Amino acid sequence: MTEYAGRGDPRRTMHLLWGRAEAPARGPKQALTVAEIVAAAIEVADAEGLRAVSMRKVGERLGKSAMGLYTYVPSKAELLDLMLDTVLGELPTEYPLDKGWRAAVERSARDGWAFYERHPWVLQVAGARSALGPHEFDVYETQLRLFDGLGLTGLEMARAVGVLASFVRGAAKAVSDARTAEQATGLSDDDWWNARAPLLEELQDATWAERYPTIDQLSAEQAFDQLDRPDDTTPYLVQDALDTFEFGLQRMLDGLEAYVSRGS
Amino acid sequence: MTEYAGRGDPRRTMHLLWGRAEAPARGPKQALTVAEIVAAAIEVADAEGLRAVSMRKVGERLGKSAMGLYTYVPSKAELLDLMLDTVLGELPTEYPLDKGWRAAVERSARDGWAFYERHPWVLQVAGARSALGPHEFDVYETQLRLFDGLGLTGLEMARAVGVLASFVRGAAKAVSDARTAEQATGLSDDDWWNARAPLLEELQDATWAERYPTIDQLSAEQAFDQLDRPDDTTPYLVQDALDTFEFGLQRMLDGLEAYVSRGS
DNA sequence: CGAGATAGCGTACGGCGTAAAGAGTGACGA
DNA sequence: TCGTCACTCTTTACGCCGTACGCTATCTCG
Repeated sequence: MTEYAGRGDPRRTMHLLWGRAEAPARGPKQALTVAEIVAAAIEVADAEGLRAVSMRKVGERLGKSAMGLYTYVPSKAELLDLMLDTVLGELPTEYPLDKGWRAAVERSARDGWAFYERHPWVLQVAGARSALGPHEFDVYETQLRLFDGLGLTGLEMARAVGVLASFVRGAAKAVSDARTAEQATGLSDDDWWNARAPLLEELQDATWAERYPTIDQLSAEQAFDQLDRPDDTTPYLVQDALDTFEFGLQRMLDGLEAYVSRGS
Repeated sequence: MTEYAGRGDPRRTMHLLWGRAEAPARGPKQALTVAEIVAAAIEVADAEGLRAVSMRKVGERLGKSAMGLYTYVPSKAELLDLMLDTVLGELPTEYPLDKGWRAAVERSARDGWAFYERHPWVLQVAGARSALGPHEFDVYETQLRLFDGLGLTGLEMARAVGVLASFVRGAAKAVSDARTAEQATGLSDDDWWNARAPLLEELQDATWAERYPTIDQLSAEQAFDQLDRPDDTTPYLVQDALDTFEFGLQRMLDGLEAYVSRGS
């Protein structure tokens, strides 16, 4: 399920995000830092998924109890905000525009894609109501800049960025779901399909071809078996989602290019 | 977090999905039907989100205990599969093609959009490894048919459908997140923003305009305040995501149209 | 050298999915 | 007609989760 963040005191969260938090003057030494906690949480999320990120588990990784973390972080929601902004810092903030904006945008979309591959749990954190951390602004700034100077209005630039983000996120989610399914269920795509294919055939009575003529025809043409899997280890569904991303990215860029040149 | 389904016995699940399950010969009368349970679960999900769908809650709604449901449904994962295929049955299976494929595809994308608005919890169920229920095939068949006879190969048809599904899902998720945020946090977009805007201004020191020149400029141009909100009750972020969907859909259709006419 | 602030822990509460065991129900074979 | 036994449904229990609360140990400042 999707996690929502930002329920705590906005000021405190903001100070944590922008590194403005100051250490208390009195009391025992702090054994941890917020950065360490965030790093540990990210490690858990990368390795075992967002589900596995529990206060008990993150604490354990740092030799502390669950409640010990609450000294540094107001709640799990804030920890999520911090995790998100931290990993966003991995994304490039510069793209060469000498080969044209389309090449740069394509590059940035692919980087976004790779980012989601590294940190698929990000796709499970709600996108709206962002935490407004520094790296998030970096990313937005970088993407907006790709569409600067093309004759688009500010709003159009924002739309273009939003649309691409939406598409990359949607496509990455498809791959992430496919990849995680193998891991979560312990069943490969092939095994999963082999368990169901015979059951589907059982159902294919007289009404089948009538109800699903196009699927039936494509299936007869073996359209669904023509996937080019250069790397045999890539699961079927993952490769499929990957190809869909590639195809869709080009169509989306074609559409944006037409829109841009129409304006000029 | 995302839910995964299909972990149980495939045969049993398949029979449940396709209505092939038969009542037992002996024992007490069954007080419920699978359909009733699924309907109750969908009601809960629509009203309170996927999080609220617990076996205890669904059981309670039917005057039964949580464990009572296990007579009808092998596990919660299967219940999710059934919920999903059931609501997919709401989608139209016919689109008039007399105004061209583009109009029909646009129509179908909008119907998908409206579907996610009605049942936002669907966006939290993993898309890969579908349950292979009858209505899912209906939907796929219907969408494939929109691209039939345009000179595309079977694989290209599947790609086109996949890309659109990915985009609609991604965009719908953005709106759903925005909408749910209000409800989950009890804070309107305006209140949320008003709590953070002054904090952001505090941070805007000398380095701000240097680090975020494009954002700074667009913000100065009031590019982010030009949202056309005909219905004042629509929250800011929702309207923004909605406009992004509209813009992106047209760009995506432009791209697909160019691809289709290129082939012919 | 206190006083007082802070760090970090143990315990507890109400939620979750579901395994296991047992009580009640109703159709069939003898 | 009456067990027998498949079946329904409940109760209890287990180990997870986030976090409120209260406690002690530790440190700095006056």
